Amino acid sequence: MRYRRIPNETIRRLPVYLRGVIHLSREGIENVSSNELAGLLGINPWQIRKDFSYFGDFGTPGVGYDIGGLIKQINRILHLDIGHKAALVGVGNLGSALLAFPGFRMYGFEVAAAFDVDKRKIGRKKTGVLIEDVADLHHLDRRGISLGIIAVPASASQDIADALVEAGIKGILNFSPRYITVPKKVKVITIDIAMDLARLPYYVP
Amino acid sequence: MRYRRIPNETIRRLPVYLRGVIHLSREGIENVSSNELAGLLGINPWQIRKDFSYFGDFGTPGVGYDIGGLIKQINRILHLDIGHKAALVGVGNLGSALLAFPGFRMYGFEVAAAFDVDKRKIGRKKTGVLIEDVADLHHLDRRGISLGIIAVPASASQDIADALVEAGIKGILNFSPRYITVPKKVKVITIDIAMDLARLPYYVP
DNA sequence: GTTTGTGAATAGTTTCACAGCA
DNA sequence: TGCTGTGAAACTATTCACAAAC
Repeated sequence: MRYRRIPNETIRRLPVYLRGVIHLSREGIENVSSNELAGLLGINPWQIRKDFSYFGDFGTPGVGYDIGGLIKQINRILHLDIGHKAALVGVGNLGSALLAFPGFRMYGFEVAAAFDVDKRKIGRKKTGVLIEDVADLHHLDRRGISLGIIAVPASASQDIADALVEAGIKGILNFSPRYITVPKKVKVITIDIAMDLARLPYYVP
Repeated sequence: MRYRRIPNETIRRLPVYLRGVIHLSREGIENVSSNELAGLLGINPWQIRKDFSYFGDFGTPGVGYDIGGLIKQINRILHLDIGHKAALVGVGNLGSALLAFPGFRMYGFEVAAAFDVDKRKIGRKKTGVLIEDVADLHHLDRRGISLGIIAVPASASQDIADALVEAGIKGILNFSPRYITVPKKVKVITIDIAMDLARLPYYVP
């Protein structure tokens, strides 16, 4: 199944696989079968094999997948093999938690800048990152920052998105509960925490 | 299209619709067409009409959808018309942010209890909620709590999930970056913040 | 014997086009 | 005329079964 379009859903699962094999790698394991990985991640083994098959020969029949190779390959596919710098906008409760969040490093991310409107916060440091005035949010591309993280109230999110795009950002992780409009070249992924909780009661009658 | 199975994807979009119409309702608007709602939410108008059509006659041809009715109907479908109490486990950076998070209320949720292992935190209050010892996490059902929110390190998440199930919880919102195993009757929704960021670079070459 | 890789079958979802109602 | 509701078509994704590789 070489040379075929890669399903969006496969891309969505790649970070899950990456997380799983990094975990195994840290435990000193060097090889894993689709069955073992399936048990670890809660995904069907044939789904895993199908997903991996889109990218060429990952595994060895009768043996399984080489974990080191898997980590390298998935990192390359997702463009995580080069480090990415992100700018956080909004250092409230959620923003502060994101600054301290250890999980970004696993995928090679660094929150390299933080912005807020609150004059009392500006100039101070939080988790080693200087908080800058949101009015000075310009030319992030010149600072090597290509991603933006929005953690401001919904009413301000579109303005912040505009500023981030203007500053040369390529992708946005949006935590505000509002749809934001950006040019087509910019990719937005929205995480609305309350919304995910909201569909839980539907499944638990 | 009455009496048909409701697609999972439709359920996933219902909270988005709810958020949108609540927003319109607060602005005093009483009626909306699928086209207007589409523009507000970044979803195709025919997708919206199709989704609503699964639940019976929501709208009026030539006029649009009644916003008050929409709010009531979606709340009923998602079982949000009765309030839900949730227990938060793990009052670290992320957990603290979730305790202060204003977005839960929109969908009728209340974080009614919080648990941690840290003796220094136990007994203190945070955002009005008393922090209890995680060793005392029992019989949450007797306290009217039906949902659990896991915000602990990955290494502890399975134990916490087991304890929550044992305590009678029906659904879990899992913020830890690890797959957790629960009985089939319990629904788990996992939000892995870093994982969502991890697929952003793929789309922005 | 074990496990991958993949075409084919099945299932699920989105898009379209337009009949029918206000 | 404007907008909903929906069957049918198109598209996308998952599951299966098994040949080929180790």
